Amino acid sequence: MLQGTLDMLVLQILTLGRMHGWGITQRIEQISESVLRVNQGSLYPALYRLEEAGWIASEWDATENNRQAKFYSLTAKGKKQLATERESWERLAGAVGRILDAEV
Amino acid sequence: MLQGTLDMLVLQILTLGRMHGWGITQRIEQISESVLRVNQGSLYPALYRLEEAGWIASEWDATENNRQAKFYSLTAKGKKQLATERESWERLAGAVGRILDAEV
DNA sequence: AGGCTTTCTCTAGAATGTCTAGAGAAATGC
DNA sequence: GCATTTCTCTAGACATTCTAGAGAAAGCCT
Repeated sequence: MLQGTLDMLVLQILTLGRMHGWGITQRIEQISESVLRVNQGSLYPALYRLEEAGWIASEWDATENNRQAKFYSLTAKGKKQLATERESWERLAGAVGRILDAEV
Repeated sequence: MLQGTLDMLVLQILTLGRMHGWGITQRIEQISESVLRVNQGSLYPALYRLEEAGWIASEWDATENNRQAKFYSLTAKGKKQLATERESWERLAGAVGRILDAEV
């Protein structure tokens, strides 16, 4: 995992709709074609952090499999934060790309 | 800074030629158009780490400004490592990009 | 009924890498 | 003689991720 990107990825995934933690990891793994795998010891602290910051909100509900799970959704603040983090990612990833393209 | 990319950036910069630590930070800042700034408290531990791993080698020499500095250069092992890290970066950055493009 | 697998949440502690905030030293210019 | 520039280096704090677990409830199988 690229350190520092997990928060952004979670926020982005939640633009696809309300989702519980386990579902978020599934989605990230699926869309990234198994390149990105979030282990639970990283996910839950991240979710806690994001909720603490007011970027996501949670509520317990039943899943399709009839189990209780905490469903997360993006808040308005979270959307703004996502925009900020996307911009920052573009800037940084772009700069890294320029370095990698650097030639003598 | 994107955590985990510093080693790769340093290795890549050294493909441009032998350089001392301070010069490396200058180059990174210059090529990235000031987007990437390496502070010294990150750089020197990184250089130590890279030399420890055998990816770079160092020797003291005089600079253009007539000062003593430690000049670093890429080793053969370092070139291989750089190739590995570049691949990994492409994979990861690509996957992050796919997530960011994900739509409902 | 009992046991197994799947789905789901959660936590403590270690490991890693970066940042903050310094110190220090030598060369040059004023 | 003093300030600035160039350059190296370190200790300790900090944030995030990883390792390595525990736990619980639903559904399936025998």
